[in-house]
Amino acid sequence: MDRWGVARQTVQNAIDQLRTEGLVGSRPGRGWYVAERPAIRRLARNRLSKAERDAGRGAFLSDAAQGGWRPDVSVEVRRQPADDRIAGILDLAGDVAEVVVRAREMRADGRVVQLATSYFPAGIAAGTAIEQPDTGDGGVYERLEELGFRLTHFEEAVNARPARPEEASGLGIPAGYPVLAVTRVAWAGDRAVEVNDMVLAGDRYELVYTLPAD
Amino acid sequence: MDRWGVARQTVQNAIDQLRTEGLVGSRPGRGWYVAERPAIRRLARNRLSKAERDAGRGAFLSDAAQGGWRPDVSVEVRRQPADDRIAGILDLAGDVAEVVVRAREMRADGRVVQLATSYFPAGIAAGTAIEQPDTGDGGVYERLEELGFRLTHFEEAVNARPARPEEASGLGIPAGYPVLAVTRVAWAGDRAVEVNDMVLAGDRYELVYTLPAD
DNA sequence: CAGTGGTCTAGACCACAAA
DNA sequence: TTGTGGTCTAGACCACTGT
Repeated sequence: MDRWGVARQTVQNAIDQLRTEGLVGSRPGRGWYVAERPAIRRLARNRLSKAERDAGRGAFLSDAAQGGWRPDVSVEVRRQPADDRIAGILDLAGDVAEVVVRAREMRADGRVVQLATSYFPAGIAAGTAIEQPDTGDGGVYERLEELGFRLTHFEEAVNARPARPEEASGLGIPAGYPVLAVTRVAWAGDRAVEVNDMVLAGDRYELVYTLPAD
Repeated sequence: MDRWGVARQTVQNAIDQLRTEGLVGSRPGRGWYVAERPAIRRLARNRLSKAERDAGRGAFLSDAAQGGWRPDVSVEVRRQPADDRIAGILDLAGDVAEVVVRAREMRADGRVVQLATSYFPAGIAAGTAIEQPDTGDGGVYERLEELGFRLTHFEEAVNARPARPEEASGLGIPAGYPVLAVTRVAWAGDRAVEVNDMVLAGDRYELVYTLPAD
């Protein structure tokens, strides 16, 4: 205010802009400070290979072991009617198309860093280990293979969008701050067996994909 | 103001929040309106395969042909000393490590939708077609192959972050609005031959990766 | 010209933190 | 207690739009 000869609200608005750009943060009563660039976690996407899955632990847990932070996952499993989008991807017909839903919240040292919601056709997953909170070694993909669905490939669609208010409070970022939204579809031949919607705190993550040149 | 019994500034702040979340837009003198969800362009990433490259046109132009919009690319080529990050990735030694830079701005029907800046070691690209604005059929990757660099794979690192002010005005989005930042590294064996930094308007794009299951 | 969005000021109140 | 950040109000001016 002194330096530029402007009103308090004007400074406040300026700082609010910097906040939405992720450049400053503040704590009431303390002050405002230049934001620290959070450590970026690189998530290699070749972790979906069968060899890696056979190693046992899920991707999140091996990341934790490597990164030296304390992982913590809470799971909620339920059944519900599939909405249009999910029904479309999983190619479910009929008006009572039901899906098994696994909603997970992943925390690193107590902070929520990732939300993931998986959908499976109830015809495949109902009554199996997939409906258990703990799905055991290799996770749901191994369980799908045991059920006779030989996974052939995954498709991941990535986009960046502003965090919705619920997501923002969950992930501990300002509302509207960028998140990575990833939709993964697991395929067994030409049959889609899982849709996984993931939301990751934007610049705290980096997804790394390796693509063959030929 | 009438409905909630609040001051004008309060409404303004509320609307500003919605704007940063991409939900509303406004034009001075006209009013504010619910933002239309822009059509999402799906960018399949298998387009980097040799077979696709042999087809001739660059990825951006074939997207345009498929999507029915008018493509428009402006290119600026220059040489400059490599900064630490680029030198690190390209494994350039010495204090005079120079790179050839291709800075491109891609427009769809006149609107900037993507910014891309490529870096090549000057030792490889200087004096070649890579320094020409138009690199010819198959683009820079074909030129690299002709120079004896057999491309083996690409690595793409994706993250989401707030748009920097220059990027925001370039891409026609509010400052701080999410962008997808993709860094692609092209490898010929164990040698990195190109670094390409791309910035895409966040929720206008969806990057699709296909991953093998084994 | 009136109505709109955008921005600024000055003053006020609250919650929180540190001395 | 004092200083901080966060938020709100009331009033003002400007630029732009459409009648």
